[in-house]
Amino acid sequence: MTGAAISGDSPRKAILFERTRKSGTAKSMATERYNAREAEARWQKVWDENQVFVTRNDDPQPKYYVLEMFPYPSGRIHMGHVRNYTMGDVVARYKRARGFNVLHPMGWDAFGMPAENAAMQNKVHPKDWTYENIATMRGQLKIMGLSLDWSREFATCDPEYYAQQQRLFLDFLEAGLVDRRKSKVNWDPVDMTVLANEQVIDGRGWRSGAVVEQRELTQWFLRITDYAEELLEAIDTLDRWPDKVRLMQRNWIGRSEGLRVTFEFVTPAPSGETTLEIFTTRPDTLYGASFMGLSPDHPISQALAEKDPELAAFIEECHHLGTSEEAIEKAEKRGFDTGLKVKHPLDETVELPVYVANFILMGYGTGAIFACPAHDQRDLDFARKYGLPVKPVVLPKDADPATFEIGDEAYTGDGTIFNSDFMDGMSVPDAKEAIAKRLESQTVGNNPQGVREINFRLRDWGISRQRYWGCPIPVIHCETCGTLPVPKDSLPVKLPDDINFDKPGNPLDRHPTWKHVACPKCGKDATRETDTMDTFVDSSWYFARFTDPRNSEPTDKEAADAWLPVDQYIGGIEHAILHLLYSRFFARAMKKTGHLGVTEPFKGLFTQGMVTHETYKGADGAWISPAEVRLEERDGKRHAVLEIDGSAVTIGPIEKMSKSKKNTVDPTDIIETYGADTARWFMLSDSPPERDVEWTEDGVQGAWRFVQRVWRMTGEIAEKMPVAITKLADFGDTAMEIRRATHKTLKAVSDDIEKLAFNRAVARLYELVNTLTKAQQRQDVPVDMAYAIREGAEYLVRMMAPMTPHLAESCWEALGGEGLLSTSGWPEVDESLLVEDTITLPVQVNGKKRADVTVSREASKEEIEAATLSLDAVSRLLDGKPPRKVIVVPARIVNVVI
RNA sequence: GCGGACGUGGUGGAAUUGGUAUACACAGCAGACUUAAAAUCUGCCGCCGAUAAGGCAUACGGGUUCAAGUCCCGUCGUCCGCACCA
Repeated sequence: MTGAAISGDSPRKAILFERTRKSGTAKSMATERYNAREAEARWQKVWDENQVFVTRNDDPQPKYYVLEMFPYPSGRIHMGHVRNYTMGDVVARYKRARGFNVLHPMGWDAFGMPAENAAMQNKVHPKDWTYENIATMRGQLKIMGLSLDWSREFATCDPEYYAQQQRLFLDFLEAGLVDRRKSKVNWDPVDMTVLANEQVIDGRGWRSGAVVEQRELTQWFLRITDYAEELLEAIDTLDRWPDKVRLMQRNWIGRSEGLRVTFEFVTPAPSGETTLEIFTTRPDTLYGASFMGLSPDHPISQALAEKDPELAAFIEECHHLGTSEEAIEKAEKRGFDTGLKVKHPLDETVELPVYVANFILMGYGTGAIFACPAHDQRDLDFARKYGLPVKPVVLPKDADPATFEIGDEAYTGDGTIFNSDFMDGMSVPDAKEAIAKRLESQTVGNNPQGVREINFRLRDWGISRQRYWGCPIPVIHCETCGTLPVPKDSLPVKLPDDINFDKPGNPLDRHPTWKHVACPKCGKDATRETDTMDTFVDSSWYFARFTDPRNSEPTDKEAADAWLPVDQYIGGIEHAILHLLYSRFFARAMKKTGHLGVTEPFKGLFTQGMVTHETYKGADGAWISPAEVRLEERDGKRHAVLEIDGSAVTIGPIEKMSKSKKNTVDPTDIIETYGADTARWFMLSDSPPERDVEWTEDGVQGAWRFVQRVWRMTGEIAEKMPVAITKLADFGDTAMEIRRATHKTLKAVSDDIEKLAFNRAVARLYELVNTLTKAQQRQDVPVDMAYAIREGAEYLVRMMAPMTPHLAESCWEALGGEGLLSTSGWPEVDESLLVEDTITLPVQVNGKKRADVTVSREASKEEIEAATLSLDAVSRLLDGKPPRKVIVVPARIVNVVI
């Protein structure tokens, strides 16, 4: 490494240059600085040459599959990747040391829009852009020293991968898991493309600025709703998933039990209907019904709008409302009185007006409701606005039926039914049952008026994307024979390379030849499906592909069943719902089609927090990156100035690292400056892994100092206690204490890693280093202590190996350890060292700690009590009187109550 | 609006799940070494109090318990998710 390369732009690098240069002049190994750059490259080469991390499927040891969510090849890795992959690597290395055959693969989630955006902006082919990014990022991951089996690497845009995905699609099609139907999309008329919700900003396309239209397109769907019940129930079995994620999935699937009720129109609707079907989860409140609500997209609303321009205008307005729940809940509830009326199913004399209302979704239930304002907030808001009656029918406990009234808040709690004829006095669940029975026995026409129904909010998964850079849907459209699957022996349907993005629209659709193909059935001219698949499809089965990535079938079922489920999956919380739910669905679909034997893909799930950083703004309000800022401390306050001219910089809030706020730190810079182990160590320190971690320069330097400290201490121990000393029969108290500290640390660190509590493991390792440093600094070290210190150092290094693998190998080498640490086992705890002859218990008097009492390990409660009462501090407070009570919690605490 | 999570020193956090609150680290202060700085090492570091004794402290107010950061009720605040879920 030359000076020019490291003395570059930042002062931090200049400091390192100093450090590096000094290390060359140091004399003994004990004072020489650890040269991370040299050591890390060296160990990575050794691991690579010895194929240490290549996993064999026929290895007889018990399996352990650890997987981190694979990255999108955006161009460069970011700190979030560093955190994610460090955690996974710790688990992988730890489990390997514990004797497991570990599968720890890496690949690329390589299809998707950014490649097409780059193609449009920079005239670069999506394929070239993607594979170049992959090459860059692979190099970046490699310098992190991850114990990955690179021989299993693939990208989802490899034809070998998406060919198998097309096979899966065809198998799903045969198995009845695929549908083709019309669905609404956001259409950008200028870019001639479908927009994702996030690409629609204020009703306009993000790129073109054109007003977005709602368009109906025929799209492909995977029938995930077939599995709604099962996906919901099986959440209970995922006991190694965070509760938060399980709850989010439950809410997303959204099962609700209710009643479908048929209401009769007083006079038929203009479109001819004589009845209106609604779905309700609160049939118990039917006597509180005040009006009916129709979705603007309901067929009756649409039919009425054709003859009523005012209603048409209202519906049009509803379509401009945002579609997010949050936006609409906060929006004003509005409606349009159709003039139609329906009869109350339980009292023919009551007629209810029918409104088209902006808060009713066509996609849920029947797209129509009955409204009970007293017990639903939205209905209440609506009723108050349009002056509709509010009649309470559920009486809260202890409320007086004569005076109970609804104000501005609907009552949605439990209670007793009243004002409800035959249901009066019933509980809410009993009333639901009673009314279901009643309406089931009543008929409208020849059908029961009420039918019990279970509804899900989960919708089928639309996978059609009108884009180039995705997996082609292997289907052919023939005018004569209809829609046909591509014969399996002619797979894959490969993406053509000769495309351009000069014109708007899907390049596949306007390609001169690609879509033209002979019908596989009749042989006449036909066309290929030009839609490609949602990229969530790609990531819904990659974990299975890793188990045998070069197989000519989607999976080798035996290999997949042996490896799956993934024992520990680690990734961001942002995938809590879609990716994880789709993958769970895919596992079931693959099981049905014979590609897998397991139903749940991920046994253990861990969602890590984000990496955050302070934000900085210059005088002109523009964001400034941390690399351009120098931090100073004046008058006890932190100040920031611009590096180049010293001008003042405002320190802003700590936020998730993002390009838009420029508060990112490049992992490659950090690794070049401090080494991968320092970056890894810092990522594991301090913050619990599920929480956000703030990246700070001080923190990194602290980690760097620790790396140096461990190196220095190990070197000194290696020098002073060079040879392995034969184990002694007897140890003095001091040596015993060191040994106890070592073995206690080992036990604790093992437990912590098992629980992914890396920050706690780090704290324990700090403690052990503190203990060992103090011990080895003594002038003359007796032989029993020398043994204890060496043992401590060796154990320390081996415990650190999963976290800082290069440093650990270097220290192991310095200590004269045999072989590679990366292939060594985990050290053994000497349990006998964990039990001590005497224990010291805290003594409380009336719940406040006043003293300690030291007793023998076998002491009985009575003995402990006696020892406690004879303590000066206790007897003084007792003042000769007997205690009211003495509570002895074995191995915990003594509490004397006076 | 609905649903969820969280609240501990100047800062990140720990607390064996009801049993010594503040481990460990960062920052800060003082000292040693040095011509000096960096690095390194030693000590201090929740608040009040005098350096003591002692008291008070886990957002706030109650409660349960021999014992509460941990459990229960209420209040306040922060963060996250959301597809109008009838």
